[in-house]
Amino acid sequence: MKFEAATIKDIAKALGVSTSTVSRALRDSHEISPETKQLVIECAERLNYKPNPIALSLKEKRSRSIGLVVTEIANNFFSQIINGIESIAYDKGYNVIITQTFESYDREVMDVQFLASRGVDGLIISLSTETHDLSHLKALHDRGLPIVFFDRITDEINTHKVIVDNYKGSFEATEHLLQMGAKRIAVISSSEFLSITKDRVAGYKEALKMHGMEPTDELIHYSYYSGMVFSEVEEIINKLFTLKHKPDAILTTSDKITTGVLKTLKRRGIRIPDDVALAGFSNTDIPELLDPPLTIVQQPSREMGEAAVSLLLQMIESKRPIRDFEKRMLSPELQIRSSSVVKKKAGKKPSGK
Amino acid sequence: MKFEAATIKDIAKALGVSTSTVSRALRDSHEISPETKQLVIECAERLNYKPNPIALSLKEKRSRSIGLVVTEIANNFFSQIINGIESIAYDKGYNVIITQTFESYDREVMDVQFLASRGVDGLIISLSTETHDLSHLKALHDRGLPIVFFDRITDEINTHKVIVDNYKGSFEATEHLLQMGAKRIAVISSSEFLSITKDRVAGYKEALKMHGMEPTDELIHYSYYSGMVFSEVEEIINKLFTLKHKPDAILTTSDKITTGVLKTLKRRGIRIPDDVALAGFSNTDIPELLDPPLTIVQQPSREMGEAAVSLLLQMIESKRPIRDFEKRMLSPELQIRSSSVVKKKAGKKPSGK
DNA sequence: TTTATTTACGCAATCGTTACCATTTTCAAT
DNA sequence: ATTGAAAATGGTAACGATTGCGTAAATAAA
Repeated sequence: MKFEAATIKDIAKALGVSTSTVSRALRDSHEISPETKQLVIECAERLNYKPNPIALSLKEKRSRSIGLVVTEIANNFFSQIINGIESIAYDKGYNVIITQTFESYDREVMDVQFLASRGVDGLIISLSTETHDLSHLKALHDRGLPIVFFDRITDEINTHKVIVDNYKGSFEATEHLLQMGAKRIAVISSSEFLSITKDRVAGYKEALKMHGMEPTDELIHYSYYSGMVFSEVEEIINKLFTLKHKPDAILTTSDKITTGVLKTLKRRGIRIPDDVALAGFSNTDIPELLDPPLTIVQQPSREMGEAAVSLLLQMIESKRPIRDFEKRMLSPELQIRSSSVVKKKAGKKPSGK
Repeated sequence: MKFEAATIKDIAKALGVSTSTVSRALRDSHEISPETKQLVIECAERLNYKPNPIALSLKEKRSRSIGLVVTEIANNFFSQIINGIESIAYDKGYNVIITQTFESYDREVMDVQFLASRGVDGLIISLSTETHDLSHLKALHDRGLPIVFFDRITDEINTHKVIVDNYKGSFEATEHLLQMGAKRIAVISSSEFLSITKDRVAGYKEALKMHGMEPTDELIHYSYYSGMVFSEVEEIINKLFTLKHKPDAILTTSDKITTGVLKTLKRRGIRIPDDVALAGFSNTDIPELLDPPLTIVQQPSREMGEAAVSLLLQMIESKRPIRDFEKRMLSPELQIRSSSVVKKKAGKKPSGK
């Protein structure tokens, strides 16, 4: 019952010609007569011939597939990125093999090695929080494998990169909180080793300074696993709220941290924004349905995905090695909702202290 | 600079033996002397030899990859399913090629064809809402391609299937709403052509009947695109709330519909649960952070994914064609939160009418 | 010592496709 | 009529790995 897919040989046999002729006819070579071409094409259609991509991969040493390494698919930011990547890759006839690190360095190394051994033509990757050693990627990069970094990037490898303007995103969010009257803004960020963390915390600090405030370490916290481990967030909140001078606003710099903080604050009965204002990086699709509606810095994730594949495909399909690499920076969008909009407390508590 | 990955030939050349010897040594064949084996293995390690999976695919006519067709990655239910699938597939050395239909029949056909041409060893699929004609899958199934359906399944193809007990899920949710005092429960479901819709609406109807109520068509609505098109949901809510007898509770049967309804109700200033109680199928990871905290029927999506791959791999790796197919049914979990818990209105409005 | 059996390896085909290098046929130019 | 070039097609190696078959050498049995 199970019949195999038709091959070029079947066509050749059916028509009494050689496989070379069939191959050339299908690729519309000039050295095949129009009549033969016609015959071959008809026969191919009749047998429902589809070229075998695996054989092609072997021959051409390219798989028309690209590898993707993300933290976790079940995360809006990344699933939207994937959407952007897939849509373009699909159009160009590439497929995407998605792998997840769950913030583990070991997983990342395994993923990258797996993708390499699968013969992907290129790699799109956002680094795990545990990744300090980049040799697994450097090796591939040195061999000429096209790589594009996004979101969590590195300076150690010179190639295309796609990020949002993290500095601007948290600068604007911080400034917004200040305008709402916040005097002590805490920031809860991902691991301090991540590129995004550095930029986002820098934006936060700079906004404070611009408004005549000095950043203080007791208000700056890092969640090593970017909020994936809930207890990390809980502990940070605990610390913040046993401080002598408690924060009156919190800036969170990743999706999981943002929802984690929201969850913790609600559990502890801390009112938002009355007790603390809250603004955070997030790509949730329902910020307005949360309680309270959440002020978020939203990343153009789909566009980031699109940019990343476009750059990658450009590298893959370029004849000559690329020397000039681009760091493409997209703009995040600050969406203001009530979690950060403090009702004017008409002189009730003049300044906090 | 760009050096190619080591092949079996390189090892053979380096050692002055034939490729067959190398191949057999690496596969630990008994007809290779221990000394030679040792030599080969060492050399392989030294050259960092990795077998080329593409060549293997061509030879063995299997790709060690499986195809997955979902509605949309950026949907918690599906991304959790993917997590379940990936985790097991990865362990067994398979990779997963994910495609999305966005509820379009044409996309589904393209996806399936694409996966087939990529030589996947098996297929895991949840049907699109537009899919009435199954010939694209029947053809593959007839050729012997292992297929597992999940979530949106069909009776027309006899193979393994993985679903939740949809009937039970909506039965229990409906019963819960009744117990909370609801007298007119509306249901907003996906396209009536989907298997899940039939079961979920049936559970709803049966619960009503069990409690002495007759289901009425004016309270039963279908969103053809399962809430992906927001206006569909808006219109249904409009219809429901221009009814003479308005509903006092709403049961929604898919993630996007649930959030869509919540959004619409909030926009219209309809209070939950005071004006209408709300309960719905959803796999959001933050039901308790919504306003109001949402009563949901949660599907064990990760487990569903795990079950689906396990069944698929079992089919793929089975020597003999499988005759006995399983419909594995997992239990959904009703999580009660305040969106459905109506405060006792002490005699205020005795019965609504 | 001769034959039989085992051991350890090499050769070549195979998977589906392409590409280089023939070879044959056609037709024009001499 | 002879040669030359162009046009159309065929043969075959190659991509990387596996595997059935053949065979030389080593060992055992007669």
